[in-house]
Amino acid sequence: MSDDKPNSLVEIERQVVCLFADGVRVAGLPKSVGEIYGLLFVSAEPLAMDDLVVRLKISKGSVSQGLKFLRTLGAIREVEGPDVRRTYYEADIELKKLVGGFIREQMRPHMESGKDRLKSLEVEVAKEEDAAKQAFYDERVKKLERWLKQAKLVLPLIQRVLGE
Amino acid sequence: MSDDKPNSLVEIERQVVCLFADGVRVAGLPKSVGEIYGLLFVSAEPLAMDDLVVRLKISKGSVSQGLKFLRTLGAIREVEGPDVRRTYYEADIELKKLVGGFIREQMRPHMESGKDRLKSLEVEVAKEEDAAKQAFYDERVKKLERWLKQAKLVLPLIQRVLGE
DNA sequence: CTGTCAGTTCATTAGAAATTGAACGCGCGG
DNA sequence: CCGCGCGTTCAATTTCTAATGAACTGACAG
Repeated sequence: MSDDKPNSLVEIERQVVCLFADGVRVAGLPKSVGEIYGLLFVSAEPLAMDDLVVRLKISKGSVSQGLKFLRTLGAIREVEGPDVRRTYYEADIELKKLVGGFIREQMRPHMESGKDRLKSLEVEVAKEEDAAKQAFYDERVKKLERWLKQAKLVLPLIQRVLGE
Repeated sequence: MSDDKPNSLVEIERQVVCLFADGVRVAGLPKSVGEIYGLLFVSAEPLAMDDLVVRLKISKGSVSQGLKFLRTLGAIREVEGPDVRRTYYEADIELKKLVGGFIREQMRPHMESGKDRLKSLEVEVAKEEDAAKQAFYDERVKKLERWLKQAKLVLPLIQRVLGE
């Protein structure tokens, strides 16, 4: 069992971790989250927090927060492991799960608040005295509402396509 | 012409600018880019760089860079304006144009580089000596390749739906 | 040719976001 | 009841990105 868990990454692991670290940045997430998911993704055996701390060389705090986030997304699963006192994790490798979680946790909330802000905008537009300006503003706000509708239409569609 | 161009924002403008400033952050873009697009979006008349600098109170440099970015996305249009020596801009308010530009300029490049990195991963997997490990790694790399395919499938679909 | 003005570039600075690490809570075994 | 070890939290710190502003380019008018 000497090299069962080397406390640094082998080349394949390094590359995958790096791939995910870069990947998540597109979605505006911290590198550490990508690294954690990446290592879980290439690991055949489930890993505990301590494994991640040691092998990725990032702090306990970051790993704890990263795991919390990945759990809320549904991107990882808690599983049993050799040491009963620890919590082990493995990656859920269904793309739809990841994307679905991201949409649910990160995008929906923004869209909900967007709806409220549009309401507030409508109120503001109603106050406009100059009729020409009001017409213009009104048109633009309507456009924004249409955008929001389209977004609401697209998101479930994405999930359906990924669902196969 | 006293209030034709007040050099600070009226409430409606303030709200829309703020809405876009927050909105673009979801896509990982700088606030200034959102502010610029937002102000162009609520302005009935085209604006020149100087208008944006004064009314948004951000530096000439930021505005110049922001406009450059929005131009490459195809989110704004150069148009004629009162002063022939200046370049005026107006917002292109087609959602598909924005999303399309974003996909083309920001997402495609990442996916292309991702393809190369997967190639490199395959090479690395081929070197693995332990047959069981190799099989596992191979499976995971295949999974990543499937993800990439699905992404390639989804992006054009989004554009089609927004195209109406 | 010269001065002016619109716009760009880029080194520096300011500010935001991620990471750290020490303190804490909790559950369990002795 | 105490001590130990896993996991969480959060203030302090570091890191990194975006904004600034001075220097520059290029077009044009006189």
